[in-house]
Amino acid sequence: MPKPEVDPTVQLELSVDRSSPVPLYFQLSQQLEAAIEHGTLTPGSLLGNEIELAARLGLSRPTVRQAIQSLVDKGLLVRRRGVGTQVVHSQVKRPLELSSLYDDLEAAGQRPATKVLVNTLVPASAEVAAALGVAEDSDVHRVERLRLAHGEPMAYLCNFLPPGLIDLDTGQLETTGLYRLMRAAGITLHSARQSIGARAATTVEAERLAEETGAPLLTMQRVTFDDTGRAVEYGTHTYRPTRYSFEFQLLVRT
Amino acid sequence: MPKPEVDPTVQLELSVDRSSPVPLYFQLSQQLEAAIEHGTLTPGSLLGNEIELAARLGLSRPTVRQAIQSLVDKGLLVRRRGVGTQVVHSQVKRPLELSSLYDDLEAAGQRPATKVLVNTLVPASAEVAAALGVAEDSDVHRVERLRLAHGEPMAYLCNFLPPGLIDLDTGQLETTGLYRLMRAAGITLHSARQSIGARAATTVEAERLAEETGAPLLTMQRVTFDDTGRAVEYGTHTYRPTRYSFEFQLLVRT
DNA sequence: TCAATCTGAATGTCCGGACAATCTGACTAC
DNA sequence: GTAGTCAGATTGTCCGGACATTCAGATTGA
Repeated sequence: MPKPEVDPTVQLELSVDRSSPVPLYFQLSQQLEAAIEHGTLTPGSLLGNEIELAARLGLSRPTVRQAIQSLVDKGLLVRRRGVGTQVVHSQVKRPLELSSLYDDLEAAGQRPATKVLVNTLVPASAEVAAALGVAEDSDVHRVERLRLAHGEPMAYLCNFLPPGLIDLDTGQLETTGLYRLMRAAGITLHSARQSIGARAATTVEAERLAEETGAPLLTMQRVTFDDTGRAVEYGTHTYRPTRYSFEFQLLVRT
Repeated sequence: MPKPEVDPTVQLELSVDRSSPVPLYFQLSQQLEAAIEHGTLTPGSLLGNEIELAARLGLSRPTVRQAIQSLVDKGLLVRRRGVGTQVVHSQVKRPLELSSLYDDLEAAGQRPATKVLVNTLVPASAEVAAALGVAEDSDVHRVERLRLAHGEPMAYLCNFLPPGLIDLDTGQLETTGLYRLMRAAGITLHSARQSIGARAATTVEAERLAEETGAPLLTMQRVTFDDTGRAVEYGTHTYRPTRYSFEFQLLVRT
């Protein structure tokens, strides 16, 4: 049996700027996160007890606790009563944010391209009306886009938005993601309900994505809500599974 | 334009039991959550200010804040400085937990059944060794299961576990989920890295799931870590997309 | 030698207060 | 009537302290 790794407490250079408008707990948590990211705080190492840490920084214990807690919530740290706080070993990257395909592709270094197929107002079908919480047959935006990477079609995106929220400019839609446009329009995205499945491609779908009829497709439906609870977007997407899969990290709810 | 809904502050009957070992903030947050679930606190209604609430309950403001904060983290409440705290409109259910298929099915009222096909020790392949962080060709548990609902095959689950963590009893595997067994064995699940995709069924896969060769399958791979960062499970699952899809709610990271 | 017990250390919970930042709505001035 | 200003309300941040709970390791006893 391997000896139980007793990692040492790490002495870290930390400091806070009291004249800054940035909250003290936030300054501290960012420095700690950077140290973890950077490898200064190695996985398994203890953080040193809160009281001593507070004294060293000239902060109160609640403030230090708030900083630590935010990192615990992110899954970067683990607290053990009677033991201490230590850095988690595993390679936690990001606990699944409400991301856009465009941003994901851009972050992955693939230069994404978008072709807007449709950008118009249509009467809401029963399905769309139910998802967005608007009256049936009332006007909604309908946007159909083809997302390409390296010139190859990767996904077909069909989105519906309630009217009056945002001006949908076709030019802008081709150069950035829908979520970025919505945020820029002052909409605070809050939560989303997603459903991921698979099915065989119809002839029309196959043609759009340069696949064959009957080929497996990855499908995703999503309703997004802002912080007042309004549904602000409903989307039906199909992806080519050979080109795309959903990857994410998730934490256990405590 | 509909008038901007100004929802009233709700007067709620709340109480805490100081003799209980349950933390006060937790008692409060549970009562609030129940009231939201139950509909006593309607979406959009204000919660009443923290100071008055604290006074009414005989608690301090930090304790009340801690209770409220936990519900904000769950996405049930939204705070606005200068305004107050109000209940989110949207139907937030659960922010995607690390769930097991077995529990999901049971919660959905489908009486799940499991058929254990394989339960043995095998030398780790390169892929498995990398995922679990063990030496190649070292012994690992291999469990293959068929998950049925209403007598119909729904998913084929292949899992690998490092040795020494848990006794895998075939009988137990048939009556409950793997995650429940692991938790019962004292393993604290912490996070997981998942990948969801789709592909066409091979002949062998098709036969197992009563599908046809080439039929679309939903696939999921997952590595689960405990709170020390050890990989405790690696799984490769295939689902029948006509019978199963991944549904979850997610919150924007703040 | 092994098991039960004790002790120190660390986090968990809770209190009461203080001041700052921000939003809403009403008031005022033009 | 409209725009700017001001005051009140409410959450955000921070402090310092107190005691409870839990864990790991050392001590003690059989």
